[in-house]
Formats: sequence, C-alpha cells, structure tokens
Amino acid sequence: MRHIVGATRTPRDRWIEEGLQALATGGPDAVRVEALAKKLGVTKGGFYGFFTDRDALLKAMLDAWERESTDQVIERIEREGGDPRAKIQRAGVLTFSSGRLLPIDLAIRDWARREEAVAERLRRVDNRRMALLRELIGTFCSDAEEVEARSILAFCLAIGEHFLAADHGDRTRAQVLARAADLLLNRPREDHSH
Amino acid sequence: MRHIVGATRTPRDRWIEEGLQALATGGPDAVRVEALAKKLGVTKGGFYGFFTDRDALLKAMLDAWERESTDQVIERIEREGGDPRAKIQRAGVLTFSSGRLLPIDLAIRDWARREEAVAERLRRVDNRRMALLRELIGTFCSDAEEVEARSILAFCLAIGEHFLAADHGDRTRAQVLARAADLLLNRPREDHSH
DNA sequence: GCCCGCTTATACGGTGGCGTATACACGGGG
DNA sequence: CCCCGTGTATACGCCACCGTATAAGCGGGC
Repeated sequence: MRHIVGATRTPRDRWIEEGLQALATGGPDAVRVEALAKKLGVTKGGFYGFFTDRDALLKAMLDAWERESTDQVIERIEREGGDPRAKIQRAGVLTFSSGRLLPIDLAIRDWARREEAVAERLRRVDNRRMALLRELIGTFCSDAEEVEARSILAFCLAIGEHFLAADHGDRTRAQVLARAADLLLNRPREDHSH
Repeated sequence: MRHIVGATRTPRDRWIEEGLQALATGGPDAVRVEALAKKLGVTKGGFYGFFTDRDALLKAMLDAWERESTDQVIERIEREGGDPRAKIQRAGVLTFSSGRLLPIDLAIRDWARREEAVAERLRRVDNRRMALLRELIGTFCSDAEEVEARSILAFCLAIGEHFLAADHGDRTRAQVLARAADLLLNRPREDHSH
C-alpha cells in the first residue's frame, strides 16, 4: 500500500465528505466505516482517532450538511443580492440543482422519517427555506394563507419531483415543471383583478 | 417455544406482509430474514421453503405492493363510482391516508432512487395514478399543459408533504394542505374568464 | 392408528461489519 | 539527529446475518 509516500494524511473532513457521499447513494445504512476507508484508500485505523464510533460520524455529517445547506447558502444568496425572484431561484439552484447537495438532501429526508434527531435538524433547515419562499411569494400575493399554500406547493414540487416516477407523454419533465412553477410564481390570481 | 400448539403455520403471505412492514419502518436494509422470523414468532427454518433467498422475498413484496396499490385500488374506485372529484379523493384516501400503504409507498420511493428495478415498478404505479389525476383535472381545465402542471403539483404535494419538516406558524399542516389542494382543484383560472 | 408431507427448530460455516489493541512509518521541533 | 505525535496497517474478538443441512413435530388421508 502507501502509494502516497508521506504527505497527505486523511483529515476528519475527508471522512465526513466520504460519509455524505455514501449516505447520498445508499442511505444511512451504507455509511460503513470500513467501506469509507477502502474508498479513501486507507484502512479504518485512523478513523477512531477522529470519531469515537460510527454514530459520531453520522452526527458530524449532519452538522456539516446543516451548516452547508443553511448558513452557507443563505449567506451567499444575501451577499450576491438581486430581487426576491432572483434570490429564490438562486436558492433553488444552490440546493436542488447543485448535484452535490441534492442527493444528500433527499437521503436525509427519508432518514428523517425514522430518526427523530434527524427530523429535528431537517425541520430547522426546512423552516429557513420556507421563510425564504414566503418572502418571495409575499411580494406578489397578499393573502397570507395563499402565500403559505403556494409556498408549500413550491417546496413540495422541488422535493417531490425527485420521488416521482411518472412520465408525461410528449412533454419532458422539465417542461411540466416549468409550467407548474409558472402557475405558482408568475401567475398570481391578483393578475385578473383589474 | 411453540406457544401456538399446532394449528397456525406461517404461510408465504405472512412473510411478505411482515417484510412490507419492515420495509415501511426501516427501509429495504431492515428486511432481514431472521428479524422477520423473530417477529413472526418463528425461526427462519420455513422461510427458504417459500423463497429461494432474501432477494426473492423483496421481489414478492414489490409484486404484492404493486398489485395492492394499482389494480385493487383502481378496481375499488371504479366499483364504488361517483363523480370524478369523488373518485380522485377516494384514490388519495386509499393510498395516502390509509396508514398502511402510505409508509410502504414512501419507503419504495426512496428505494427506487437507488434500484432501477424498483424505479420501473414505481413508474408503472405512478403513471396510473397520474392518469387518474389528469382525468379529474381535465374535467374543469381545458389547457392540456396546465392539466399536466396541476396534476404533477397535486401529486408532488401528496408525496412531498411527508418529506417536508417545516412548520407553519399558527396554521396547522392540514389547513395549509387544504388551501393548497383548493388552489389546484377548486379554483381553476377559467373561473375568472367571464 | 400409521404414514407422508409440510412446517419448524437447531446447528453449522461463511461473510462482513464494529470497535480495540498494538506495532510501524514519517515528518516537524527540540 | 533523534524523538514524539499523528496517522497508518494489521490482527483480534465479537456479533448479526445469510443460506444450508438435518432432524424433529404435527395434521390429514387411508
């Protein structure tokens, strides 16, 4: 072994990152210490220097995910500015189209159904995202209840889309989604009250 | 052991049912032969008389689920009749509020993200459900693209709701859902074209 | 009442994963 | 230059699970 002569050790973060990848593609049960070690080209020898046990890794993974998908995303959205519509779109891209965060997000959603501790973290993250949605939708829709309804519809569309296997005949999924988003965000019923 | 003196054997269906319960609460990885046996108050002795291996059970479970959530539901909907709106509502109740089918459904959706064979079965089921949705929504919305958009929104709402952890301030989740369903099903934009 | 077949218990070997113990390698600070 | 800490490899005991083999039990048909 040991093709990497001396330099590069395997820091804590690398274990977490590899763990998140495993979580994304195989669910929590796929996060196995020895499997991660093999992927990192190492044995599990050093793992227990960073984490007391497998469960500590899972917690650390959730910490990393939570930070990455709230503070970091929100900070970046605020920093880059723009009108509400642009912000909301950037939020969507950053979390649901990044390719990296999306599969982790979906895996955690399913995980949260069985683990209350995970559900609680997800709640914190989702509440911040919902707040963002309300903010945008509130700019063109005055009825508070309808704002809430449109927000949950938008959120459920962004998530549910990936848990849905149906086809759409001639149309592509992207086309249908665009039209749906259009209904929610660009054609409020107030438009007709002239 | 053997509190049940003689009578009750453990038929194939009981293994499948217990497997579906395990799937619902713990995902596919929780479907373990020996764990199911313990839950059934038996050892795994008889299992391999019905199934060649664990994988055969998983396939059988998917068969049972697919039958139960398409043919049976649809047959019952058609048999009990009613207007389109009533039918669609009954379909929703039968699959998403039954308490039994719902958690299995959600578990299979996550499973389908990693297993193509599962995804294919889910596609068959979802296509039938989408067809039902299009049918109802088509009765009061003429634009085909909008019908499709509203259908996917309704479907994503029914599913995504269970993968969403956000709160809604004063309102309950049920209230928000009712308003959202209202937007999709009871207030088509055609209402304003008088 | 006895036999046959289906279901079950028990025991086994194999595998894979966890967490621990121990010894080796390497690079930076004295 | 040597030592020490940090990572690493290796080896171990343990447990859970799979699939197989084998023997025992129970019920229906005769």
